[in-house]
Amino acid sequence: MENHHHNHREFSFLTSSGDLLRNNTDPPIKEMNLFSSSSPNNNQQEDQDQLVNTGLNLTCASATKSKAENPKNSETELISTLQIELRKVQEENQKLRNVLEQITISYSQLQAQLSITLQKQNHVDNMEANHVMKSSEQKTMNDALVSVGKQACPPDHATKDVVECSSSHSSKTLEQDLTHFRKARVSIRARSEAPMISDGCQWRKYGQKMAKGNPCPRAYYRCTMAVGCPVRKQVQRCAEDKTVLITTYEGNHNHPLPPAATAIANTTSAAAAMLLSNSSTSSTLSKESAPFLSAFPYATISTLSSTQPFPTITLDLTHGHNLAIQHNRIPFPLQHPQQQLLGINPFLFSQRLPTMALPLLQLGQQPPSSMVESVSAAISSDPNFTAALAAAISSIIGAQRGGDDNNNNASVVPTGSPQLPQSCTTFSTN
DNA sequence: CGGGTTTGACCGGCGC
DNA sequence: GCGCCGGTCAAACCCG
Repeated sequence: MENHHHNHREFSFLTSSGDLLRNNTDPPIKEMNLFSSSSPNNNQQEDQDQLVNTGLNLTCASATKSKAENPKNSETELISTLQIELRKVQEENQKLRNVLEQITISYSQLQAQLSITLQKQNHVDNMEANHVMKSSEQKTMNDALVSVGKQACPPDHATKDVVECSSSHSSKTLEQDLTHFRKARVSIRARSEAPMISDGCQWRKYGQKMAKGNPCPRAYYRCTMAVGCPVRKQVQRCAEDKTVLITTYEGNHNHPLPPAATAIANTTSAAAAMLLSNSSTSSTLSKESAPFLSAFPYATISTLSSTQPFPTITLDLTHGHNLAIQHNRIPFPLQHPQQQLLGINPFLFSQRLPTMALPLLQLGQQPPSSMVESVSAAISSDPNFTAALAAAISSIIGAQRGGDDNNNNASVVPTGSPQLPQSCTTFSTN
């Protein structure tokens, strides 16, 4: 509408601090037509301010200066200057993305350590009150714990803590905890016609079995994004409803993840950690004992049983369509003002634009990233829902922009690509 | 030819 | 000890 020479459309979301974050991956020429002849000057200046205001005090001083001091400069020169500035901002953004990715990974690892530490503390309290272990038993059990810890945990994390504190609690219980931590599972139920939901990771199938009580085979996958990554997943259709795909994740990644996969990885590790930290003190989990579950109304938990030997948290997303309707009911406090304004569930956007919303979720507050991943699975599993979401976004774009063209459908929804910038909040349509 | 999938064999835990 | 079952291995196979 503003410029008939390009059909590239975009809109942006404000961060919680009101700063405008921009896409740093699109070619600069696609970012915005700053100097359209049809745009009033005041709008031009506003656009410039938005373009470079990343919240990092990065300004576009040279461009503004050149425009003020050399009003006769051609548009080409000015655009070229702005592009240079924009590239600087993009480089800065890229650096921040890298830092954020490392922080995210570290967060997951720390959460795992925290879970074990909390369990240790519980055992310490119990042991101090009830039991004093004989020194000979301690020696034997310490040796066992070292062995168990080496198997169950990364050598640079949990094992050290286990060894240091093992003299003060029951090795058998702790061994069980460690094993359960490694074996804790996050199961996702979602409707999908596809054989496997897309979660951003690379998987290699290593087996398939017929499971008892289910006519559908169970497929086994392992992560192949890094050598020795312990993460596995099982994919199986529900026996009662074959439109429901059950994906069960186990383990924590030992390598950096693309942004598109970060939500899943954080969810599995965080959910497992929270699940186990609760299961250490209660045999039966509930949404009262696991507060993070209350944030996701469809999450259910199954604990130790004969059919499921490991603690498993199940996120039932077969009611996924309701999420689009109940977006204001999800009791998660961090909903972006602009998204509230637009009536958009941030979790929905975190699926197709994971790099956009995840920073808000991960860095803003205690991250119930299970919801991010859960909704991600729901959306990715349901093409109809994706199409509906695409239509909603398209209508929003049309309303915001005055509807310069109406030929957008599901294709307007960008896929959760690793190329999307971590701090970007820009939609682009072609 | 390299990487992924298929599929039967194998292993270990568990209940009887 | 035996059988069942879930999970994994690895050779054969497939495919681009």
